[in-house]
Amino acid sequence: MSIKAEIMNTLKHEILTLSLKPGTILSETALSERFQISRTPLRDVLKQLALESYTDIYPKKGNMVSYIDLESVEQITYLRSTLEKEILKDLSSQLLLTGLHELKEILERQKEVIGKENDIDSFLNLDDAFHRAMYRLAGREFLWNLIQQSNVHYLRYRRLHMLKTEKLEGIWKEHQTLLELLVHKETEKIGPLIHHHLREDIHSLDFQENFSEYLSKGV
Amino acid sequence: MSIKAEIMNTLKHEILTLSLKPGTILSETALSERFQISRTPLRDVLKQLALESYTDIYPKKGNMVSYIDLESVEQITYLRSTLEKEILKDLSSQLLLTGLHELKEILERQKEVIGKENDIDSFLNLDDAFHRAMYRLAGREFLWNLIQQSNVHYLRYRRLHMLKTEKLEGIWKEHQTLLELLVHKETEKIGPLIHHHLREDIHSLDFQENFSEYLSKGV
DNA sequence: CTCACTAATCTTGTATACAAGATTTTCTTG
DNA sequence: CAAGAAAATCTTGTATACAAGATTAGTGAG
Repeated sequence: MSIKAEIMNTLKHEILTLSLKPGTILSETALSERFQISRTPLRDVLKQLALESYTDIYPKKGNMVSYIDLESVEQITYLRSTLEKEILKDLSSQLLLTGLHELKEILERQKEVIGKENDIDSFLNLDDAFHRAMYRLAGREFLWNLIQQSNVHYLRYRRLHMLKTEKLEGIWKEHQTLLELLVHKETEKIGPLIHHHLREDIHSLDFQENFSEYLSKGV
Repeated sequence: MSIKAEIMNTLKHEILTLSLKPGTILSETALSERFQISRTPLRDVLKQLALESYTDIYPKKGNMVSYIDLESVEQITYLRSTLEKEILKDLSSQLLLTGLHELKEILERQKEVIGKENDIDSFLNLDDAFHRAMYRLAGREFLWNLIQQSNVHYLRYRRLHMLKTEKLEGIWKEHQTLLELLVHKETEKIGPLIHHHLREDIHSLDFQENFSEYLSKGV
């Protein structure tokens, strides 16, 4: 399984970082030459990529890297906002000291990479690490993993959104505020903050105009 | 694609109705004879079933119908409970008359099949129809479909749970109450009701003892 | 009888030849 | 030159032969 998993991770990474742009054709024969493997295991990989919406399969025509679907982004942020509001409420009444320390440590590392150029990957990874840690500390890592399976569109949207407007500092500060609210158990302020943190700017027309080449035309 | 989709629906139905019991071996060659098709397209189907946790693939050993994982059931009910609480809050401020009529109609049909023997399938389908309609009316059908992709364990748990204890009447009444709270916009009472509706009895040891043969032993 | 080893027979995993639809190119015809 | 038809060449879809690991049956030695 290792070789197929490796190919899949490679392709996922290239799609998520937009190194493979939406609309790019992924030919089975081309990929089989690139990875020096036959078409059969490659088809397994492409099938799974399609199931997770990384690609679309057009029968007898080809496999194409999917365009970013803003409807999916909106739905996922609604889901996460609702869920994380509840998770933080749970955490505020049961968060252990070790957990708090872990979250603080992630925030420290995240602050360090804000200044550096070309390190947006590290920042985004630490952003995920922060949210994931919240899920795990609340006993909800299962749900984090579930969401990841439908996260292609959101992850690409987030990357483009951050490239455009340099708001890394603001995001970091919101994480910081979130932790403070958690410590002081001011649960009533957490909901609105999470909502702003995840769903702000979702309907920005500015974004749609700037990156229309990457976007799904559907609706 | 039609033929493969048909095979997949058949197998999914047999697994969900427990006609294919957890632990049953699904051999590629046996299935290829049954459906009169070669192994290649059948592998596609089995791959997708495994991805949705209907089966587990043990490399070089075989495909096996998955055991019911109660951890998954607990996580999914937490997700649904949280999400539907929010969705009903949204609905209470924007529900149209046509939508209300639709929900009432589903409830009427559901009441009709309560008495009849051997019609638990119809009852469960209408149960899904009711909840799904809520998602759709709130513009969240996308999330309903997302949850369905990870719903095998919950759906089988629900079926067994209802076979054991005849609580169809109670479930129907909760739906009825939900509608009334919605109409009268008593949003503060909806949360606890949804929680009870979806998550009651989740940790019942009675269930685990009665159906241990169907359950995953993990943890 | 029991245990260990071997061989046969399962299983899925991979490579490849061929089928069939979609596209593009080329050539013929006006 | 233009337009349309035909053919070559793409694409994925399917069937099948073979590879390789896992299990099981059987056989022989003690």
